[in-house]
Amino acid sequence: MTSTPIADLWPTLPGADTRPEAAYRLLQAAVESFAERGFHATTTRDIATAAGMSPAALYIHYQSKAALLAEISRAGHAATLTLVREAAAGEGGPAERMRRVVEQFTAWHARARTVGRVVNYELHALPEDAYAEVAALRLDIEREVSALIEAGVAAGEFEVSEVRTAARAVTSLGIDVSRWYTERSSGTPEELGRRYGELVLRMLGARV
Amino acid sequence: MTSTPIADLWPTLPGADTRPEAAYRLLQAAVESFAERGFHATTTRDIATAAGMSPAALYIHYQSKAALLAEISRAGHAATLTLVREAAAGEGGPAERMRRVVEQFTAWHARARTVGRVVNYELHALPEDAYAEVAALRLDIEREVSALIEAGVAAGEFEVSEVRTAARAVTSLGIDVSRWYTERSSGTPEELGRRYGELVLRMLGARV
DNA sequence: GTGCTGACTAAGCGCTTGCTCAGCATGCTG
DNA sequence: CAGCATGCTGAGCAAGCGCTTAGTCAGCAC
Repeated sequence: MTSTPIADLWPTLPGADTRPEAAYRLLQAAVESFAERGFHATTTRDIATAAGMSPAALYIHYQSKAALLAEISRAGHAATLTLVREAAAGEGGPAERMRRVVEQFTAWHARARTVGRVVNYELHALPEDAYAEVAALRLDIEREVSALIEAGVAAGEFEVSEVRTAARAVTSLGIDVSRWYTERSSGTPEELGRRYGELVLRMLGARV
Repeated sequence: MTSTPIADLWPTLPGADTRPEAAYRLLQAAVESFAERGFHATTTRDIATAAGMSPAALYIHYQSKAALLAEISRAGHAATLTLVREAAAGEGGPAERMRRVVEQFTAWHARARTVGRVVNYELHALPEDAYAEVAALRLDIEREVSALIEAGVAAGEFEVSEVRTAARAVTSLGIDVSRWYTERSSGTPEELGRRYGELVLRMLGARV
């Protein structure tokens, strides 16, 4: 089973098609390294070597090690928000749409777990301005889920005592997948998505 | 709202009563620093300064920076396992006991979120031998939850299609609390525990 | 008092870090 | 062909890292 997380990520980067291939290789190496060892334990030599270059080459394509992280984080969050928005905006009632959101959100965090780890667990290493951008995107994702739960409650499809906590639980379940999921985990990302979709609907008291 | 997470942790350390107070201050400072900045971004000077000592003093009480992390992780995991075991072993049927486990597990991860962050998100920085110990404890925790779900299914109190995935979801929800919970979060740790207990019982299809 | 111990510090060692820069090969342009 | 921009490297700098060392000092036994 091969996973190609950054291939999905790359097109969302500004000027993706005009960038030299080396910049992509560096990004890929950075994602892998940051995910495995964490931002601070990763050296610029690690990244450059993994991309088949000398450390100096990194600074031709990116301003700094932190800029690389910022780019990964921005693109990863943007991709996730798009995924959630599209799944939530499709046809069907709130329950059906929520199922789709959880399936996609969960599967993405399993499939793109390397990107997911960087996106979710290296926030503290971001420069301040990049953090602000990314925090806004995270809030948007949570709001999208909250809105969907509220719609479900209004339509009488969900029964929830506290929307905020429920929304936290839903996103939390998906995010944490990127922490524990490995290639050796039983079930494909899509299977896990379906199971989690089922669990979440029950959690929300869906009458379906 | 003040939280004293390490105070709970300290007694579980070997030779806790004979250890000098300085060792406790260093541990406390290390937990705070590791939780806030991560293991690799924390310097021995950070820890020592926060404990009101010079960097060299650290090495009188602990063999290395990594040894400090190992002690925190070991003690934190041991405390969590004890908490789960006691909650699961109490009186009542599987559903009642599961509610108690989730309430306690969740509340602990909210209350002791600094310790929780180190315990759950700094595993990769552990020396190999400490990692092996800690991994065994994590497996025990997961097994405890799985066994409780199986008991519930056998007793006809739960309805679950896949025990492993359900157990993952239950522990996952609790663990992730230490990532997002802050002092500013709405609701006390105990309130959150109660809400999560409710959500999990529904997720497991509890007929109560 | 004397001798000893254990907690601690100031200074700093050896090494690694993020990052820079002069220079080189390549290929495009006039 | 020259001239020049582009992508990259080898060498290396300043800063900061984990950890060690030599030595200080309060407290206790005798």
